[in-house]
Amino acid sequence: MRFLSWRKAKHLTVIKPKCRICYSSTATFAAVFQDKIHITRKELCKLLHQRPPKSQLKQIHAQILTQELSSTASIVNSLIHCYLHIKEVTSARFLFLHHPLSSPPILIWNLMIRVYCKLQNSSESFSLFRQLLNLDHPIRVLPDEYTFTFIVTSCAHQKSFVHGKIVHGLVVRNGLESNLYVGNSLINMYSVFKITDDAYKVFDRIADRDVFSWTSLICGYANNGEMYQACEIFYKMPVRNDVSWAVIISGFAGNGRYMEVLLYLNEMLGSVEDKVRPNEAVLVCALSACANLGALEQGNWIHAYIKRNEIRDSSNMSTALIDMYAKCGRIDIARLIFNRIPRPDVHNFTSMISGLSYHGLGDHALTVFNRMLDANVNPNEVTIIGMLNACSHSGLVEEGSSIFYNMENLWGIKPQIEHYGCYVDLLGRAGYMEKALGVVKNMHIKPDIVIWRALLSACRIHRNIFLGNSIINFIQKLNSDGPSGSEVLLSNMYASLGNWEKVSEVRNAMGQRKTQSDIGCSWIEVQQKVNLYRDDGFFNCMSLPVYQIERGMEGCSVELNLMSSVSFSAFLFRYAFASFQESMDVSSSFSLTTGTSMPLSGFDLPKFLWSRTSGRAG
DNA sequence: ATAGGGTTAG
Repeated sequence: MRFLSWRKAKHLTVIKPKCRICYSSTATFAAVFQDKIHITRKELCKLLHQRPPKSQLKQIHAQILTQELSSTASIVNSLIHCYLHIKEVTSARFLFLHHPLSSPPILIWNLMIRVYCKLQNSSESFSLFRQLLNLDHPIRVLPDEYTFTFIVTSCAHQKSFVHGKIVHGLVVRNGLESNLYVGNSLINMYSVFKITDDAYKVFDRIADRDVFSWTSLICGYANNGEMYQACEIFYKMPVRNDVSWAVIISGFAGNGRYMEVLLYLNEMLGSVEDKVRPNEAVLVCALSACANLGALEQGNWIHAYIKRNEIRDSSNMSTALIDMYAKCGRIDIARLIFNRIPRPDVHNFTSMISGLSYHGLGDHALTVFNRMLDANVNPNEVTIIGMLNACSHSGLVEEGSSIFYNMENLWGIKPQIEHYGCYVDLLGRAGYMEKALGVVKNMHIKPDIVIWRALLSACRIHRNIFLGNSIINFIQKLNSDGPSGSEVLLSNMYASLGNWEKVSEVRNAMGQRKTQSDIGCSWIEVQQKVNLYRDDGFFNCMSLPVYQIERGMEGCSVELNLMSSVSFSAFLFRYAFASFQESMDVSSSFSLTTGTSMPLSGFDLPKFLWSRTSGRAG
């Protein structure tokens, strides 16, 4: 065996491995073909064990071929490992297919199944799994806990309940259900399926649960909208990490309970648990909560927190910041943030465009949209919705129409029901009633209530009582026994057309059926007081620094001094889920701690009414 | 000869 000097080798690809192949610190290992350098099998193994980068791996592979080592199982196994490490799945798959053993060991099967699982290519991992199960004596290899972990995860990705049930059966038959990893993936799978009972059953059978088991279960409850159970588990779990916090917080965000998002963020900030600091996911959720609550002050605070803690400003983060500032009325700051992004991506552009559209700045939105196209960034379906809304609110009919009619051929976006809704709204607002009706008639999807509402509201604006009436008749036929939401709409439509007899007719019918619907509410801050208005006439008022939460129905009233975030949160938790229990004496349930300030100044959280207040009528 | 490899959120 000979080695090249550094000078001689420089035309070749140079490898400086850290293993013992380096006979001197600058020793060179060069391409096999040119110089016929021979290295021993042991050395090859060591090199492979380092998971070399692509170019070097190819050289080593060539060396293996020339030395006819490609029939040595352990070498091929290592090679597959290396190719998967650099994400060259096709090469790995080739080696797997031509494996020297009639069946590769289970580890290699697992590696192959795992890579397809990671790539979200469930059909490939299923197909490999099927092949594995079909192996016969004497080459039979049995799936182990690793195999099942990946396959269960693939079922979750595929959202295939049937596969999931079959695989679960196999897991049980192999006695692996109580295995921590398999169990955790099963909990996750049922969480994705939103079958929380089954998730809990698996959770119950795991003896030594870890933070993943608990977190997966919380995730399942949150996905299924069962925030009460999610909170219960969250408080019960012995150790929480930042992911657990992220799950519960994003759970609240996903269920539209933005007040609790901020409360839990606040509690997280005060947490003494190790390494529990708000991460990007949590902060993005919190910003979105601020956006939805119109909580500019809290949003500002979070922005400052991000800067102060030098949290990497990712694309998601700047998108969330732009959205928050735009929805909280500070389109100027939103633009400032947007303009500072060196290479905005589609999400950044979209939040900027949507923001401009809420502010009625259609022509600015159009400028940003053109800038986006110039930068070769393709819009997505949300961008188009933003643009259609922008055009709609600024009367840019031609521009909007051109975007609507070209979205499919220019950017491959098939118009969805939302796009039709926006476009009909655009035409209707501008007074092109016949055109709007024509679009609805020629839709390739069945028009939904939103579309009819857009048309009706156009009828109202342009006082087209004839068309309005025919649409109302049509809706009535559509929803003879439909959900109550359309009845509310219907009565509003009659009201907007001034047909009060019909209004009372619909309202009476609703009353008899005991319609349950979300109560709308809005609030406004006047002189340090938050005033809440609810559709059902319930009026609520909070003043600072003593927060008073009134529940008109029970007549129970609670005064809260500035208490620690933890007890405040616990209070809200209990209060929220006591759900109108008559016997509950809130003020005595908690010893209120006074004087403990919020962990960080400027975070005047209880200023905002808690979103549960706008929940369902009891 | 033997180990090797994995799960959760956004």
